[in-house]
Amino acid sequence: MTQTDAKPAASGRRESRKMSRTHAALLEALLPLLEEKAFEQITVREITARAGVGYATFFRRYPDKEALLHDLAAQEIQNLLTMTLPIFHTADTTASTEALCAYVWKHRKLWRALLTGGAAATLKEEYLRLALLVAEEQMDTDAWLPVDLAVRFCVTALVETLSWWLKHDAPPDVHVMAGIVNRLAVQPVFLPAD
Amino acid sequence: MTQTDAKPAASGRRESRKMSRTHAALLEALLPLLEEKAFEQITVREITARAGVGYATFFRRYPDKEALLHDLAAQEIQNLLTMTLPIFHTADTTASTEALCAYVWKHRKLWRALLTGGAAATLKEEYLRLALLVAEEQMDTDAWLPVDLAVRFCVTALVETLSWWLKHDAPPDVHVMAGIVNRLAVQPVFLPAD
Amino acid sequence: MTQTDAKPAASGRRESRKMSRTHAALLEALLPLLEEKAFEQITVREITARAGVGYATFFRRYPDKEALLHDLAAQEIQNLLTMTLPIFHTADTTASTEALCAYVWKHRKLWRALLTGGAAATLKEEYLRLALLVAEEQMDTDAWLPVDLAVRFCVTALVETLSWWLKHDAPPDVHVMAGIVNRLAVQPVFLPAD
Amino acid sequence: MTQTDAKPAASGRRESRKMSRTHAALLEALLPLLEEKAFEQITVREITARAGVGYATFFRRYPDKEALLHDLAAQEIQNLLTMTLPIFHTADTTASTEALCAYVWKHRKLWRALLTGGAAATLKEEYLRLALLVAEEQMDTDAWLPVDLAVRFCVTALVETLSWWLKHDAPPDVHVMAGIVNRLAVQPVFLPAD
DNA sequence: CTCTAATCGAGACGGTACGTCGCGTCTTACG
DNA sequence: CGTAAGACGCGACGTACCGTCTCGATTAGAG
Repeated sequence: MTQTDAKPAASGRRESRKMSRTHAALLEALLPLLEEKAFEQITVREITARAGVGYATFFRRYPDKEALLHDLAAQEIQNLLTMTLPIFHTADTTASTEALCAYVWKHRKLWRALLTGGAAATLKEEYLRLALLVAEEQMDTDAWLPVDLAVRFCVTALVETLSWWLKHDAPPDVHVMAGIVNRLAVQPVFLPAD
Repeated sequence: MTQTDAKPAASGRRESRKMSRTHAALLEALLPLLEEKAFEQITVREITARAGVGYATFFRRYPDKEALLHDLAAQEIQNLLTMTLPIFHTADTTASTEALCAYVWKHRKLWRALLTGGAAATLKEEYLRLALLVAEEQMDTDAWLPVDLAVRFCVTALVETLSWWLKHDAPPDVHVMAGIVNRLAVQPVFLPAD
Repeated sequence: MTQTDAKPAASGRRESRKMSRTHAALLEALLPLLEEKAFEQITVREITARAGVGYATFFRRYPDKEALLHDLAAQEIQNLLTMTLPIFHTADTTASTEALCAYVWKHRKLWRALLTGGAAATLKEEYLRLALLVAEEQMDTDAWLPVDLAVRFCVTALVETLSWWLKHDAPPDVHVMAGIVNRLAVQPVFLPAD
Repeated sequence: MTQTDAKPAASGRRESRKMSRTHAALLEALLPLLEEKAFEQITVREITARAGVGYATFFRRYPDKEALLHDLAAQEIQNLLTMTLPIFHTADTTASTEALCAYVWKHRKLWRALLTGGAAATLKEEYLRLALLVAEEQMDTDAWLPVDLAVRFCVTALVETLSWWLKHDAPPDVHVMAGIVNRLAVQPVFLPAD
């Protein structure tokens, strides 16, 4: 899942203790920065400085600034996705939606950073990628709504709704929000054809 | 609407012929570039070269690359918005949605560039800004769905749906698409409270 | 002498009243600026703004910023040179030197600007040019000291000494200074060969 | 003396091999350019191109084009000054002056560039700075000639005379030139008060 | 006293160099 | 001998100024 597993494996080397420390430090350094400013405004130097890591070291772990964000996004999305999936397997979408909202609310500091800091695009992209993988085999392809558009709509609506929620000064509580999410992002794709 | 009307008026000077030529050239130079690559990859030098305009001249007109895009977006959005507005004033949303889709389809080359080239975010932002202005005075604030979220949802869903459409290899025809847009982006906000 | 006489004559037109006003305004605008900062730091826009003259108008009179300075220098040098020349025609160099110093002291505000503001190089160059013209026909070419070097030395020493004088916080009076100038800049070239 | 010693010492880091190579390359690239054109006409890009060094790297080392010239001047002046100083410590100024001229003649290619390329002003300034430091403690302050003016005169006359020499098509030989320098630049300041 | 043409102010423009910034590579010193 | 520190090449940015240009508004001189 994470870059960590892939890269050093290719170079034929297990992740040493020092390496994983660096790895973790970089991921953890990114989050507080995302709360301060947009991802594009963050420089690699800032990340490495805050992580207490050499500048060049960054590029030994990740080819890019984007790769780090992608790595961060992938981790968190995986968690969220396991909350989202049951929505489509149960008749009662309400319960699932509520679980999803509760989870996001619980980690709202993290998700606020991810959804409101310029990381949103990357995160949504990762979400989409994974959601499409699951959806392709599980959904009806003859419906009035093409599968890929359905997924794209759900994800977009979900991300938008949640980011509105987390940005809001006086956010509605989890239950109310789950109702809204259900009506806006989930129900529309389940409407009958006519 | 455009920078042309606003800026020189403020400085108390009419836009000369030369100025508006430059102005138009910059706007028109951006479009073909947006079809080739993402907005962030486009350099100011490319824009000015293609516009047949001096590099420094760009910054006399716009403080930023972003400002040019914003200007371009503002123009086109205004046109689209006049198509979108009637949706909310008529009982028959279908007809309005169809008109909207027809319009986009007619200018699909332009809109493809705007919606799929990295300009999408700016364009959506401008759309939102204008839509919020109109919505605040016209919509019911006591509904189950807060006005700003409703607008944000509609705009997002609309942009996402349309960009899917224009990206698609074998796009559905206008009528079908209008139906989808109606169900996904318009109807959900009009659902009764319970 | 001045650009004024030359340029418009070439275009076959007398200098109109308006033109000479502009001309004078530019020259007079340069001086206070030279007191504030080095000539290279002064922009054409500053000069024209202070002269109350259009930017482009500057280039209708002078091809260059340098040409204006050259013009200013030429005027003032001509005056100074008529004071300097007698030095070499009389046995008593002291009296002439004293007259020279007195003249400079009288216009010290002007000369301070010319000699300490970055205009010094141009002014010296102009001085040299004119001095060489006079010297070539009047001096002995068989002396131990080549004529052009002699002139160059005199001018340089004179300019340097005077500029030291005018920069100085507690400048010596005219009489003392004339003595110094005489010893440093004048006498050395009149030393016998052995 | 050079930037090399000062800057990195301040940041607590020795100058690496790469750094000093860059440093030397820049200094050596400037010289041939100074022979071709005036310093002001030389662009930083030309310097870096000829030095085989990245454009931005220049500014990592020097804040300015001027700073590089200053650095170059400081190095060479130090050498020359050690030749010039003995003049004032010996009764026989002739011998010292001759040594000075011989030294300059030996490195005439370098000095021609420094004295005739627009670098002269900077070089003279550096010369003055160092000469004043030495002079203040060694010369008689009660003389008819203020110390600072004496130094300024000597340096100016020396620079002017030497630059005339090196520019000259058929330059006098070292011995003759030393005589001239002695009479023009050195003896005048040693004249008795009356 | 009016009409016409030169000249002016204003300032946009193409161009060139500047100095800054950030990325991703590459070297070097140190543990 | 491998890892952290950071210098470097690259290239885009936005700024400043130059000298040219276009364009009304002004004004001077001929009729």
